[in-house]
Amino acid sequence: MYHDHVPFKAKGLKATKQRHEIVEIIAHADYPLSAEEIYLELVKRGISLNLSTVYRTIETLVAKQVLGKVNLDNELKNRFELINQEQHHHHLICLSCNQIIAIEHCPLKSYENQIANKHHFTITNHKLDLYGYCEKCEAKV
Amino acid sequence: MYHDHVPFKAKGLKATKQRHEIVEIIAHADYPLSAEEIYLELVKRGISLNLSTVYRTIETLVAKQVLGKVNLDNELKNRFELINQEQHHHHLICLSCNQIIAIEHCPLKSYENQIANKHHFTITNHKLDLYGYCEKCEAKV
DNA sequence: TTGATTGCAAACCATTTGCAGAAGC
DNA sequence: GCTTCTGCAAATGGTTTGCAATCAA
Repeated sequence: MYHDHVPFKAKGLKATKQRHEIVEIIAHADYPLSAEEIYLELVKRGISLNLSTVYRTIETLVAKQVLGKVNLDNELKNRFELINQEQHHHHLICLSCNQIIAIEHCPLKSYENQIANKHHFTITNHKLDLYGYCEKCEAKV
Repeated sequence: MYHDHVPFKAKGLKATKQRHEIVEIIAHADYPLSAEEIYLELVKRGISLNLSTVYRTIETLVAKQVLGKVNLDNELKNRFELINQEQHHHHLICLSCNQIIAIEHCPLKSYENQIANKHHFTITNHKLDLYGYCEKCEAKV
């Protein structure tokens, strides 16, 4: 019935209609979404569910490492994207049109180790976001 | 009377007592502060001013590039730090005790160029935050 | 059947705003 | 004196929570 983006049961979660729908939306977006955006998209599709369910689902799925939080500047705060099989990546953000592009290659492995040693930290993850202007917006200025 | 952290007049701003005090607090903190923390520190020092003044001052100073906004993943509120003469840096955050350490060295110059070329972007800045556990917190687990 | 999940409404918290008075230049 | 800035109190917007009903297993 639903494309199986997330093995809910294997994660100890009940497979509810709401969870499937929410994951469905996030899985098909080509950039990270906010709770509000997810909710509005659900409404647009005629699916009735509560905003707090969206928040609770997001929270649960972040805890289960199904979703990752993306916290950008501008109005682009608190957005979420599927982690699933895709690898770790970074974001390139246009400060004019706010488009968000995922960048696959990460150059920070050895830097992480270096910092970990120097500061006696166990580093579990990092966030790198690059800000600037895309070709189109740059041309407009 | 006040150590001159910021040339208010040169920025087209009135040099008020409140602004001096707020900048004073931020300048002497060794990690980025939230509006609430700035306010509480002012109260502790016996300086009376309003929370909304803190917010308005921060907003003004961010617009004037005097302060930089730091938006971390593990909390909802915003934090701020002086930009002035210090160089670009990154943050190392302990997810257990929430301490924030500034890291001076930035390894991303050539990576930035590489991404700029590949995606036809003009990159103006970037944010890198490393998350993990400090020695003490790691030991507790 | 039973515990997890949801809907709803109310609560919460960080931040913003309107307005009148105070202060800088 | 004129304009900016501040204090106060109220409003806002995003997110969280308590509780009773509903649903998946």
